[in-house]
Amino acid sequence: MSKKTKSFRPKARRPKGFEDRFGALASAENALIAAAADVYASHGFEPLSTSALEYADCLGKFLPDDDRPNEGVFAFTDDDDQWMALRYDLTAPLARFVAENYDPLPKPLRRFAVGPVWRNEKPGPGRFREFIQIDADTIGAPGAAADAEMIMLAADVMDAAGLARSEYVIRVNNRKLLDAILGNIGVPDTDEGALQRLRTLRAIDKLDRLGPEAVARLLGDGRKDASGDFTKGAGLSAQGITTVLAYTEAGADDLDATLSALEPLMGVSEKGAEGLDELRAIAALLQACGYDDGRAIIDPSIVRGLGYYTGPVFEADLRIETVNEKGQPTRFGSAGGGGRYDDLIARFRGQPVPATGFSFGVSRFAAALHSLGRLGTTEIGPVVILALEADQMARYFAMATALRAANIRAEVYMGGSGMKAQMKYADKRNAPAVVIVGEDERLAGQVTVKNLVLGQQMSGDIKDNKEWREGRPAQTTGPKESLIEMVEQALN
RNA sequence: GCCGCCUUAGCUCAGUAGGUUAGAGCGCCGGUUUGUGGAACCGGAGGUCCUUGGUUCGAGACCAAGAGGCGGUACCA
Repeated sequence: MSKKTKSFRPKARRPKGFEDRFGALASAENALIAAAADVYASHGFEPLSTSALEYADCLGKFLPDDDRPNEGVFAFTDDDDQWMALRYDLTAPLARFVAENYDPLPKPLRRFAVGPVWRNEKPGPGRFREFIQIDADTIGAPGAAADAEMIMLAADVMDAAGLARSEYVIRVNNRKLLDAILGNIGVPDTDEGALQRLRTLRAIDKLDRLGPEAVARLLGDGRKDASGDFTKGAGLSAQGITTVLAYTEAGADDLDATLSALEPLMGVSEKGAEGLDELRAIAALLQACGYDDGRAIIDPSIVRGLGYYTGPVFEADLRIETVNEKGQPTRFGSAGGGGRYDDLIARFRGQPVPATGFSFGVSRFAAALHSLGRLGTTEIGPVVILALEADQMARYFAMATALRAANIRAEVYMGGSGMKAQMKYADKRNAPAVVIVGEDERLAGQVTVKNLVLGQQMSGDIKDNKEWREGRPAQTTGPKESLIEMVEQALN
């Protein structure tokens, strides 16, 4: 015979940064999505689904911070040599959709979208290369009311996700304030100035992680981190650094107090006054609707790293510390963020279209909740109907159908193994009960229901092996007509 | 990308000063129990010690390079 050739066997491995979510985690994620979608739909937002792939120029061209164009996206060319890219968020496809279908769409357009997005970046805790976002955006609404609504929606979603009001906060700021301050301290309105502004944003974004001293270096000449790597700074003057840091520290828990603290920092800047007016309008609405109870605060240290925001920006943060499996504190980053981006659609249409939105990182949020132990790690499985006689499958199926009709999750064992293995299977599935109908029960017109939860409790007291096997604890036998009552009793 | 740490069974790890047939716990499979999961006892399977090259009579252990993982940092739409 021919030589035995070793068949190629690939190693089963999951790509880095891509997560498998099974059972309880997947259910929890679905529940989060459903809760958020429900909030958005109840506010009148319409669902929009778009494709995972977009032409790369539709995604990439409107990235203002293009000191690194196209890096971070998964892209390839199709048969027509067109560059395709997996979407990295849901906002860029929305801009494309709106620009493509502008005329017939209602304005303002209120839409929400859910789906996976992909980023080719180094993964970490709560950072994935594929993750699910759920977004709500209002397109064509210039006023601060639309921004205020986004903030309240974000809070509503956090509520719907089951968080207590003390456990999260929506931080609000306005890009125009920092622009005003940078103008006041002499950052010019040139390309070089734009780079300084971008570096300043990124530096402030690191405040919570690195602290004011490191951020001061990043605002100045630059910073060398513990590993010896050097990051070039924004090149602000010493006076400028002091001013910027003072600005980031002007936040207080009370909306009005923060606003009054910010006022003197704006000087005579027109842009600063504009930004403050917008924040005042937002604050007034938040107060009127009762969201000023600590759920929403103005925090000047929130800037969002993204360059395209033009006005109000917001971020949803967990206030509870998360830990990993080893009990070490873990930083998950924000659960969501958003803001006003009046120039994004202008890339396609040539004229500005006011827009504001909020994006909720479902996967990261689910991971954080999981690490908090908030997601059920043990999901209750279905009632398992043992398949003891191969020629009685129709009978087992009928019992399963009857249980389902009574709103009880049920399945028939589909494997080919014996009773012991079937019991182990039910145990591994975390089944609350099994239904046992073998030849004995069938001939007697009876069914046996075993309560696995109770059985496990009782097993703690059973020492004797005989008693263990023959006692048949936690199970009852009765007429087959009372199957449903017997199962229901076992479930309670 | 840069820096550091790590890589031995499915998982968590031990492996003494380089010295025969590489170990433990948990898990998995089987038996005690051909109709009973979870306790207990008994037994079993499972390893190219990440890869390649080098040093050595001899390498899981020492050296070098590479790959992969983790962490920090950068970037992050």
